[in-house]
Amino acid sequence: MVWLKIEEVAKRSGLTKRTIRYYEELGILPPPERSEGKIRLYTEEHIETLKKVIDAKEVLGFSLQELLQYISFQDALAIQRQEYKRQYKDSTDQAERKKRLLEIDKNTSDLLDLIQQKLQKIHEVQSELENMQSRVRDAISNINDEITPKE
Amino acid sequence: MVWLKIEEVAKRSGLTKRTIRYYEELGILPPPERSEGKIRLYTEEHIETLKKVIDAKEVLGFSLQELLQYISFQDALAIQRQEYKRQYKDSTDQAERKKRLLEIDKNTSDLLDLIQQKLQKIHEVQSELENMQSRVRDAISNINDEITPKE
DNA sequence: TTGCTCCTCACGTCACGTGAGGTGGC
DNA sequence: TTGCTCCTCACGTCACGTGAGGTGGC
Repeated sequence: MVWLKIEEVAKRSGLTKRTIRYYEELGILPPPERSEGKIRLYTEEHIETLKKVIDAKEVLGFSLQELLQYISFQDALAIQRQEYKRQYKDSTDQAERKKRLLEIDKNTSDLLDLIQQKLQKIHEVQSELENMQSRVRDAISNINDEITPKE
Repeated sequence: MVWLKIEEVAKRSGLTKRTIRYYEELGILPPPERSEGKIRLYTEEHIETLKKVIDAKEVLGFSLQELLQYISFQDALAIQRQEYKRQYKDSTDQAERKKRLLEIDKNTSDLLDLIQQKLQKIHEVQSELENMQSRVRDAISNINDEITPKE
């Protein structure tokens, strides 16, 4: 097992050491192992988790409290899949399972809608900036023509 | 001139009254007129400004200090365009003007790059969620098949 | 007058930033 | 030993939220 110290995790995640400890305190990042000297020892999995957390925060604009929800929802899905494998095909369990899957499906749809809205807004800002840019570039080439006229 | 009170501005912008006053305090929103009773009186232009500010903040992830920069940069562009109209075509002025336009062009390109990166990240999260969704839906239809098997 | 929104402090909160002061491994 | 990173408080800051307490127009 390859252990990573917090400095390395900070570099590879782009977060500060303080932020990484803070996420642990809030329960967003699972507590890592500790060495004899009480130094935090992380694994590659911690890095993966952090990257997903960062994306969810930046992309979806989640607060840290919402992130906790989001993570427990992802965990719920993983647990469902684990359970599925060892579950006897009892129809009562199946009905319960279906209910939970439908909930997960609902949550996922909501998130995808949210992302759609985000994408639309971003494209609006993008168009506006592109218009601005082409106007600026027109103005620049006008000046160039005046300084060194064509013909 | 149609005057809007802060409640109306809050509703139409989606911000809280406190936030609107705070943006004024920081210089992000121009101070509105005041009635005799010292009540803030806004115009449609204030609404437009706020909407752009919100987009820039959400989409580009700007801090309020960065927003101040962004706004002064937009203003700089507007001033350039005003000046252009009444400017005699003195080549010294033109050189200066070109320099400023090139700066604006640079800033705009940087912003567009930033937006590109944002879009990429969002699409990654979107794909992941879509994969998750289709797996969940497969699981649901499997259950349906087991409860009411085909044939 | 009553009820509503408006105002200005001003303290609270969230998500960290930034030292202070001390310990541990090459 | 020196220099480095690590640790835990703990106060500071940014972007507001949330009353407190008072004023103004239908």
